[in-house]
Amino acid sequence: MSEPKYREWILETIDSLRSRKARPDLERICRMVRRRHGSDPDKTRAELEKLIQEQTVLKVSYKGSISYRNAAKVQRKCRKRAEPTTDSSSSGESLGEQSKHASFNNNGDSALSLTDQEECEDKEPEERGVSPCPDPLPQTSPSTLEKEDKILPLPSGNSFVSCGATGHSAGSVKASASKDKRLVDVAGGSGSSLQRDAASSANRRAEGDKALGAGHEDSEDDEREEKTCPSVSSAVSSSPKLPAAPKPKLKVGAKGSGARCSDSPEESSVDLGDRLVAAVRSLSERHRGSAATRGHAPPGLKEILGYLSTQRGMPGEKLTRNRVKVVLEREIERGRLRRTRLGHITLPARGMGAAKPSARLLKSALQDGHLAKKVT
DNA sequence: TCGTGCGCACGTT
DNA sequence: AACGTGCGCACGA
Repeated sequence: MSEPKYREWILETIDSLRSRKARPDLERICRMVRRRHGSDPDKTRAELEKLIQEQTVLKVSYKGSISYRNAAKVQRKCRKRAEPTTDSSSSGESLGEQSKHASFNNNGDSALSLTDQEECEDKEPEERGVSPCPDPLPQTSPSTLEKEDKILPLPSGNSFVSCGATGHSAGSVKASASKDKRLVDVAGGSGSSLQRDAASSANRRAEGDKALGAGHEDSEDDEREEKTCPSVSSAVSSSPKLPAAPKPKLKVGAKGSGARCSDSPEESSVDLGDRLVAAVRSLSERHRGSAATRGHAPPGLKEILGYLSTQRGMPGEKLTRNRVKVVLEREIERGRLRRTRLGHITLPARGMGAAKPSARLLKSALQDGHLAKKVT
């Protein structure tokens, strides 16, 4: 049960950030809620998780980072906005309506995909097809299913998704923007479907809800988690559809990796991949070195970008954020890099190397692949 | 230092 | 072409 008060604050904050053209990520949300309402960030985070589970808030991975969306506002894929619910300003109350129509899809978002934190990794979902999760949500809409399958086609902007909400596993959403359009997947356990209704249900759930959320709140902390949602992964990974993806990334070899795509354009990417890894390594060491900074967070995309730009890469090469992201995702997928829950990039733990990517990675790989293609 | 506003590039539909 | 998203930068407090 998320507290109505928090729900309102959080949704309001998300809307505010969006209107400011700032990414509604955990950090900003917590900060803004704290500033505006004095709420404790941990509490905010916990409430956010609940909202995610309730699907009042969607957790998505967009352009390589985690973003949170107001479920009530997402969706309407139709461009024509029939009308912006003006009112609802932010609160989520209006969810009902909106949701009902659409399901959220990605609004145009290019990205909605599920996200997750790191948990999935270990889990290795194998079962993909089956979701271990019991699927609390009963509601599944028929339609959803169909689309689900399609999900994989990949979301565009997003890089990857994973499940679990921070901490609790369940709640993330994936909306893939795939071409199909709407597909949001909620991890919440539903293994599959639910998303669509989610919104609607969300409303109702909002208050009483909990049905799903019940999962547990576990540790709030996220980090650890283990549990994650297999379901999600299942969606993704399992999907039979993935075009080529499933292949393990064996290729990781350093440059050799380029092999992935024969297209020439990729070449630069490949090389960029190496530079990227080197950049992360360098930045990581730098951080580490500097004062034992344990506190210092691992480098983020921004930092890496900055580093790369100072390193001068291929002549004439244009280092756009997007391009770096794509390559970054690819390296993550290959296991040469690892993304932390907060979206920072680090080197993989020694033990695990590139070798095994984890479901999440796989997924990202998929997407990545698509992205890569597109990119060029 | 932090919160905002917003131009602009990108990706999707 | 219309949109949604969010980075990066400028500004004000």
